[in-house]
Amino acid sequence: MNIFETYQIKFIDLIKRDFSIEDSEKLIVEMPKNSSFGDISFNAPLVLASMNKTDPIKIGEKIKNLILKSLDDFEKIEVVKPGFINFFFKKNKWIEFIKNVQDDFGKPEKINSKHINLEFVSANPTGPLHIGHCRGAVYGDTVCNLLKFVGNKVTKEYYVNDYGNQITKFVKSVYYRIIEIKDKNKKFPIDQNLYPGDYVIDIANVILKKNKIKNFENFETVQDILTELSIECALEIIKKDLNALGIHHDIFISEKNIVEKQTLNTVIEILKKNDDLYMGTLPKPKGDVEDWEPRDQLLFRSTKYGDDIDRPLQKSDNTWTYFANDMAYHYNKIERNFDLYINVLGADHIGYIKRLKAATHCLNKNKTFEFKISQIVKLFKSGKPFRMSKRAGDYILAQELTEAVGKDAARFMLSYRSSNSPLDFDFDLVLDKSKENPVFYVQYASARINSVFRKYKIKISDKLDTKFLNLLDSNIEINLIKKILEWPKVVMQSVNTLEVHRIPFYLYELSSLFHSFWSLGKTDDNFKILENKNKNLTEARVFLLQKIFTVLKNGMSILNVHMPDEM
RNA sequence: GGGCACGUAGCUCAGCUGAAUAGAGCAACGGUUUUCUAAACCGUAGGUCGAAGGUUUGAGUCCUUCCGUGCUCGCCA
Repeated sequence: MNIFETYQIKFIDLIKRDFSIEDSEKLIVEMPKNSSFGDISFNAPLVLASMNKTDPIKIGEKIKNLILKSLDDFEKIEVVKPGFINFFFKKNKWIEFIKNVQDDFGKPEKINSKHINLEFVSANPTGPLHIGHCRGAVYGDTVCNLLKFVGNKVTKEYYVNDYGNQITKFVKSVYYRIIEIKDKNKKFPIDQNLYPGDYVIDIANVILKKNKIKNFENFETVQDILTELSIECALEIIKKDLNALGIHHDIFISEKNIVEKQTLNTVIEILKKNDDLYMGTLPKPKGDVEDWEPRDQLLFRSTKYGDDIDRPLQKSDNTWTYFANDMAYHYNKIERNFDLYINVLGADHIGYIKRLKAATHCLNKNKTFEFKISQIVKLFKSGKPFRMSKRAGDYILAQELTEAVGKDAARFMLSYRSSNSPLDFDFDLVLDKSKENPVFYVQYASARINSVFRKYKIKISDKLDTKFLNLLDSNIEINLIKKILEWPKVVMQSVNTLEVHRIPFYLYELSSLFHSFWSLGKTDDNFKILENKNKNLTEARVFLLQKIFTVLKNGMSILNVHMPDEM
């Protein structure tokens, strides 16, 4: 039940015989910012007046009369300049609305269920995750929970870049660490092309323990098996980091596997057929490029699909570029036939999106791909920029984050901002147990509600008597009901924009209203929930608390943040 | 130089795809507790929405230009 949507449909239905409506999507029922403009507001006079060049107020009065004839839900209907109709509900309507709040409240009635492919994280399997990855990971996972909540089927996918030069460098690094462990005189070489991190030593030790390779004398002879083992170890580390954040992917797709299946051949055939392939020389980039020389390369005509320049598919030694293999991977995705594809990329891949859009559009015009960026995370401690780990160089590791603040705080705070704005993450604030910490604030609301449930000896699922709900008539109680009824709208907005930060925002607002309500009982005994002479009112208020809790629970389950019974 | 983001209160950010008087939190100042969990609540103050044009009945939101910040820019993945 989404009251805004419900009344939008009702209103449009009532006026469509008397007005010619060209574009019904512009006719919107919304919640006015200012409560003096009513509970819900309809913009039809404004929209229809501009279509028909007539006086919006006259149209408004006509619509008002049409609505009055068939609906008895409103205490007052006002037509106001510049052309809104503002509706004030009768109090019994609020009671009726809150009564209809079900366990799955927020989930739309009409579900257009899709099978969605959601690719996120996809960090190179060459070491542990850092905090930047965490944001994309949490964002992707939360989007998944949201899309599932509204009735979609979602496959969480991780693209494993287990092919190419970076992997070779990584495996060499593991190799030299093994050599170092076996013979302390053979020090790990200082080489910019190797990975120096200590975790490589850990991986080396794990591989030695497995004892699958007997002889390490020659890198080339052990390379294949060592590559397999190293990637396996690196992926284990990544999965462990993700699990600590409550994240589990459904499927891991190997780049190496895509290459071996020669999917790229099919892609090249398609490109040839479309005349999107040619040999050519790219212009010199305008930025600082050292030792640039013109080079004849196999190019993909991506400018045809909105890219800025055409993109090379082959290197000068005729091996394929990463982008070429990535096209093959996306073709593989398309072949698996999902209804919608979502790809969460890190901030350093912003420049890559146009190319991917061009690629996917060229390979299949009927499939929709959405690309979302998860922006960088800036770390602070007590308001000052902060670097946490010397061990990992400039990066803060995922493991350090989850160990320091825990899964719940990490997830809530990383979801709290729009994914394409940089995020300041303050360690002290997240550990703080006060209202300054939004995670805590929402959890505390749930703990308070639970304490009432315990004392009243009910469970959230218990059915209470609803015949006293009309006793809920104070402003704060009506405002709480209104806030609860906003939830389905928050869900739909989040789905439409694939932005999940509104969910923690909303939960904070709802919690705030609840804490206000709770505190009224401190100064005015009439507002106490349990210690109240009117037992019927208590029953009604506990019912309201159940509904608040239902919304908090649904919201927090999308965020995958725990709601404690007690704090 | 090109591309993509971002620029809203002292700080960190929302702003529902164009609507009515621009909203929160923190910080500042003042108040509330013989606790149904004060880990909370109430109040005050704080703004030329980066700048200038444009479209529109209407712009924080759309378009253009400029300024600032970040990421990125042919054989890295």
